[in-house]
Amino acid sequence: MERTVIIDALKSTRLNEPINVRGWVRSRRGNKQINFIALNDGSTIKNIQIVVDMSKFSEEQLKPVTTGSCISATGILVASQGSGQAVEVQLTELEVYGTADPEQYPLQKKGLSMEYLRTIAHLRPRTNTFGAVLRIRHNMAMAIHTYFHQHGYFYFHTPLITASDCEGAGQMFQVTTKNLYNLKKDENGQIDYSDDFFGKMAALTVSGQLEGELGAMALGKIYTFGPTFRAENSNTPRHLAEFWMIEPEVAFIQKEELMALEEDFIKFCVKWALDNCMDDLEFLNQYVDKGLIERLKGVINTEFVHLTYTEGVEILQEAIKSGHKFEFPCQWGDDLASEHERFLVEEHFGRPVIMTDYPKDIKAFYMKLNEDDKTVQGTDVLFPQIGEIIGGSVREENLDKLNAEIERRHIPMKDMWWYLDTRRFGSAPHAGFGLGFERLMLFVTGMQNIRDVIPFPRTPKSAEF
RNA sequence: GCUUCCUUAGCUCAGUCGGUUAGAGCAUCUGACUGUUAAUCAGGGGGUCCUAGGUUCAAGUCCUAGAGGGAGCGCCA
Repeated sequence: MERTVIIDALKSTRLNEPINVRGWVRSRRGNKQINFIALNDGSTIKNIQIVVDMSKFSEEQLKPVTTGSCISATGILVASQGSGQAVEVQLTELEVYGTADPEQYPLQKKGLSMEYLRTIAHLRPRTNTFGAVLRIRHNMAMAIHTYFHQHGYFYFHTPLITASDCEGAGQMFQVTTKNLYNLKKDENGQIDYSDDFFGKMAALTVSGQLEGELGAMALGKIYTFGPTFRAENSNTPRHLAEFWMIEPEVAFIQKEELMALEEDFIKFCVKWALDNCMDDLEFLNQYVDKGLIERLKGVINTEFVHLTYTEGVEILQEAIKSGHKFEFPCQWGDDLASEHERFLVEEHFGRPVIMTDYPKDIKAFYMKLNEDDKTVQGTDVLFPQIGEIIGGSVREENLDKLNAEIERRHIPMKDMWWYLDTRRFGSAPHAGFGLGFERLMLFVTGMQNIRDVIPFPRTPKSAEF
């Protein structure tokens, strides 16, 4: 008989008709007369209840049906006699696909910590929490593609392997086919890459932005959405060595339009979650973060604060004057610490902040210089709890100014001639941003640790599964 | 990378000042129960106290080193 997915079975109005559902057993309980099986197939967080009349089945037949086992259950879909579910399946035929020895199966019906579940990441998608997170993760990916597609952006695939060592966004993972125990060195003791696979040093990308700009200079509006790698030894609940990043790049827009894009985009994604993932959000709201749904609704109904870096520093200095203690100082020109950002977002304004016009020395070389010659047109979105969720900027489109900045910073650009060509041939004002997908996931799910919003996290000292 | 905390049953944790045979809840197993919802009730089994050294008559407990994990910070998305 054809399988019905549980999300459809639970909504079905075809009562008293045969049905077949298949999935993994969450629990079985009962007595000599009657047994109840809670079955989940991942299509929804909700289980379907299989009712077993024990006068028609033997204990022996039910014995392999334990928590974690996989079964196919055929029966009659009926209105439930119990409370807690509208419909249930009265079992007529049982097939066990795979058993799960209860003495060994590591998932229990309750009491599992996130830290423990990380050690069994191959099984944790079967839990309610991770099922919810992973369904939401899929939905967020769809929201992102939908948003950009509807707004005329093209999905632009930037390379994961890059030979430019000055993307500047962080430490890189090297890619090589060379024998690391027997490296050829030149007369200066430097590694000779001429016989390596790419003929030069290569690494995994830390950002698709520079290539993304090439796309925007031809297609007008592009976005990237792919894996990104940082070899930094970052040990926090907000960093991964392998994460997914979304980087739109748009020709012919200026700072105000960029800020509007950032805000509109995030709100679209959050609204998508509220519109499409309510069952999962309600579960997370109940068991993970009591304020989740309220906070999500709050974001789509509030206007983000627009604040320049200089104004932000003034507010922080006022706060210090009136007695607020920070661990780090906060002078104009300093990079803001997490505590400063958190103060502005969580205490001072109580809503998301788009901070702009940073001192040029604390930002990347490609950001557009303001007329004051001191600040650049960065536009970072700061969120409660998670901090910087978006890092964006208007790009410097003037070749001379860009070259001057590259020289001032002594950035080796010999492998980046192609990037400068965008400014040499038909340069255009343009802007874009990068959004960490898992940071968006943290916000939308209310989860506390970024390692729990990606199926198989990679962090320092950890690449299991 | 820095600071700090943690590691005891399958899981979550307690374990007093260093002192008898290391405990609890849940899970699991056995039994009871005619509709359960993290079912309930009764009983049983289950331990490399992270690893390696050290101090001591005696170490889960104190000391040193190492491994793994969490949090805060830095770097960043």
